[in-house]
Amino acid sequence: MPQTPSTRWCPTPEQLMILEEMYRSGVRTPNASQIQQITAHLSLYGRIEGKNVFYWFQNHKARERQKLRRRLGCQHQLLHQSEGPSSPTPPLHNQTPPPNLLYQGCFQEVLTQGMNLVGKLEAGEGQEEEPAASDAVYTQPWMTLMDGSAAAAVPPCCRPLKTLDLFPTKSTGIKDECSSSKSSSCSTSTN
Amino acid sequence: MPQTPSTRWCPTPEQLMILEEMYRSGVRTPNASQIQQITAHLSLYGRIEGKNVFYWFQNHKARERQKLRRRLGCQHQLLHQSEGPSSPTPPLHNQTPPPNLLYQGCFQEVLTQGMNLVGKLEAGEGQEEEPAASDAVYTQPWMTLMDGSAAAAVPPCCRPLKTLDLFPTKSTGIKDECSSSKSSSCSTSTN
DNA sequence: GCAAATTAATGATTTATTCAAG
DNA sequence: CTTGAATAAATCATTAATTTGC
Repeated sequence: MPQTPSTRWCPTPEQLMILEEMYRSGVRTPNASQIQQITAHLSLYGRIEGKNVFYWFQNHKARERQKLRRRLGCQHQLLHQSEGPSSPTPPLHNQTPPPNLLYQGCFQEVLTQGMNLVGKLEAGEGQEEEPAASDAVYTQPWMTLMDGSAAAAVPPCCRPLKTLDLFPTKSTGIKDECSSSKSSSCSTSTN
Repeated sequence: MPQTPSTRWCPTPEQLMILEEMYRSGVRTPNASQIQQITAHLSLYGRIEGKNVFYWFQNHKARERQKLRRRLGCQHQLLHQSEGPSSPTPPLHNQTPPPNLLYQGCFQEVLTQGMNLVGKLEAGEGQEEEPAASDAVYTQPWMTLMDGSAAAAVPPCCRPLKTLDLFPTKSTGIKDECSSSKSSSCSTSTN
């Protein structure tokens, strides 16, 4: 069954190489457009999904920072990001979209996509407002289905239009919510 | 501009009421299916997107906990939850998918969707494997575009098939170092 | 030599913190 | 000040390496 023998994504060496290449190029949190392109590209080398790409970047970045932190011990320096060719350390930790994303000549499309952010940052003219709900970096489980934005991009011929008239708008209310397991000082990282 | 997309989502009273009702019903982190239905339903009351629904639930839950925590000060009790009728507080903080999601008869669809998780957990028969990439709770900016899974669910007539043949696949040959940065230095597993 | 158990690596989720808009 | 939105951190779960017993 070459379909989905694993519940988890197993990156191929090529995919990994490309991802690392992009990471080294400065890509850390690609947008929806970026991810789409990256996924499309990596799909040629094996099974992969957008979430995999995003997760990879998240984990990789976090891991790198963690590694560096461990390396420095308790230096707790600013060490925001010390691998990019020349990152002037954004004054605001507000994210500061890639101020210098044109590292290489490769990944033109992806990097170009990121340019709009920069333009919005330094330009500030034209339409600084009105994100048009295009590159809003969501973070949830809708990609599987279809959101309003996505639906808008899909012709009506494909819209099943599920007229679900359920939803009683009433009930008792159970609730759950139970975690807060970090009360203790020491963590049980015994895994 | 009849759109007035105001950068931010402004929940209408009806939407808010329904959301709170659902939250009280025990819904805290709806799946993609859940969110789709909720969004579809709330869309009738005003502009809303899936991400709004998810974010609302996230914020609401977090806010509730924060509020409670603030209320108790440093009591750091277990304060699991104080609104639901009776939640047995799962022994494992492992998340424990809704073991008792059939709170009421309302939200049948949504709650039914969540059932599959429980079934997979306790049943384990039939096809325990093969998640089919249906309710994978991703968390990223693809809903705007379209993922492999989503694409598969969309008829070919709607697929623009963007044959982006960019991506050089090869560039300056950065090299493939993989993530083996654990050199031979000592003090690696300081834990 | 191979297989089962253990450890390490890493992909996937959830939670907490924070920023910005109203 | 309230609250939606976004990111980073922490954590869980599964796969791959490595080791040990047969």
